Amino acid sequence: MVKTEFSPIADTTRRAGIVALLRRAILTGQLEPGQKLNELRISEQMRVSRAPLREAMRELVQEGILTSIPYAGTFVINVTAKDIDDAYSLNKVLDEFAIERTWKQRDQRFFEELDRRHEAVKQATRDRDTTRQIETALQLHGLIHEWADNSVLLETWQRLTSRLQMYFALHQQARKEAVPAEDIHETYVALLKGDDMRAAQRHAREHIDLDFEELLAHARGLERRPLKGA
Amino acid sequence: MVKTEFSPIADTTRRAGIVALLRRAILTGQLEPGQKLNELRISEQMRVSRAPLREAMRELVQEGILTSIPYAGTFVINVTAKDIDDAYSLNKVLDEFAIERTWKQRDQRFFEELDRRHEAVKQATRDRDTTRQIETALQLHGLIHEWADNSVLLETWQRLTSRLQMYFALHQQARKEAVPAEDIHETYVALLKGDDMRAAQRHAREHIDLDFEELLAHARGLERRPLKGA
DNA sequence: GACAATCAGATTGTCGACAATCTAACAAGA
DNA sequence: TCTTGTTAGATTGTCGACAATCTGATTGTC
Repeated sequence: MVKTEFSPIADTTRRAGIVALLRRAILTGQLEPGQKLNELRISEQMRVSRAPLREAMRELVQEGILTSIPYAGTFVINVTAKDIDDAYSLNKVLDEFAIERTWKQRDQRFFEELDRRHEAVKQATRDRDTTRQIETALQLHGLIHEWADNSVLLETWQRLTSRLQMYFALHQQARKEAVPAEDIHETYVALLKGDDMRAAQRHAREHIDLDFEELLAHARGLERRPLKGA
Repeated sequence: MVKTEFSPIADTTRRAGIVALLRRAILTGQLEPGQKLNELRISEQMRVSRAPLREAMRELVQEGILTSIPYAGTFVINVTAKDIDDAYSLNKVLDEFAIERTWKQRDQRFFEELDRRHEAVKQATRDRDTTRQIETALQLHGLIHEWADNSVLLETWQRLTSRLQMYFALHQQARKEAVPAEDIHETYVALLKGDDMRAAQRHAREHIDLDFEELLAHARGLERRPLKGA
């Protein structure tokens, strides 16, 4: 008998679809930080009622990429330099922890997945598709968190990721040019395959440092940027 | 002129009130793990419509203490021994990070707040109010995370806290007796006031160890406990 | 001119009713 | 007996309308 594989069913509820749509719009920078989300307008554009839209927005508020003020509105969060710095320093700690937890459990499947994700980054880089490049790079980094077999860690990292992706998108959009074309993940992948855990941890720290330094500098320049009104 | 103190305004929106009510019910163990939340029944009991109730539930789902299955229902999360273990090990990492970040910023206000919260724990212990004892102990531990001046860390810790509180409540409810009466936080507080950061970090690890070991043992005993139906 | 009161418009919060889906029980057929 | 189809009841998901609140513009008063 042939083993058949099924792809997951498309979103079962409108709410889930809306969440996915909104999240994507926010993370790709389509919706700008500080921008207000008008419920009526969005619900009309999406051809849904406000009920599932509002529920979707509540989810994204808890996810940390929207913020809500009663009777005033729901807004895309504003990204301050401090936010980036906070996320960045916590991310270092989490990465170190994830590598430690993952280390013993690395197996063939892990290495294969590592290569697959690395390849995806390289493909996006070749295509000059910066949005996808950000997505894939974060997925590559996420592997150690998925593999660490700690649900709370994974959840936490995913929350962080949302923000990081937002920051990167904002950053990239602002300079209007591609992220460095040369692949900076080569060493990272190699170390994850190697035998020196400490070295891998150290590199994760420094590598992320590089990505962030530039980002931070840019973010500080944007500080106190005026909001987009409704 | 007399300095007047105002109590916080009652929740501006029904949704917020519902969230607070539900959260409390869950964290105190009033709603058991695995239990299904019937929207119609709850909305009637609270005298509100299902709309704000559903929005509140979405928030708690994202907060991680409820879980939702489309068209099936929303349930209080089930607490497995592994969940506790995961939360516990991540908490160690976060505590260490928080202490490091807080250390340089300790000042008079910090020490005062530390004493205040410590006193609250002792008071709850004297009163044999176990629920409050859990609450205050977690608030004591939360101080370093609040002081670390890292919003993402604080947010993460608060999410962890919800679960820990649930675990503790479950644990405490099951044994039907008070948490150890003698105060185990004395050393912790003293070390946070001292000069040896490493020692404080080490103690945080081991102290939490103590709290958790017992909890873990108990949780493993509950594994695969049957769910409560609707 | 400065300030408070008032009001209209827009937007968010809440409600009750209807539609879609699930579950469990039962019947029909191989 | 096992499987499949059907159905009724309960529950969740969605909708359109109404109520509460905010914003700002306007008016009136000093």
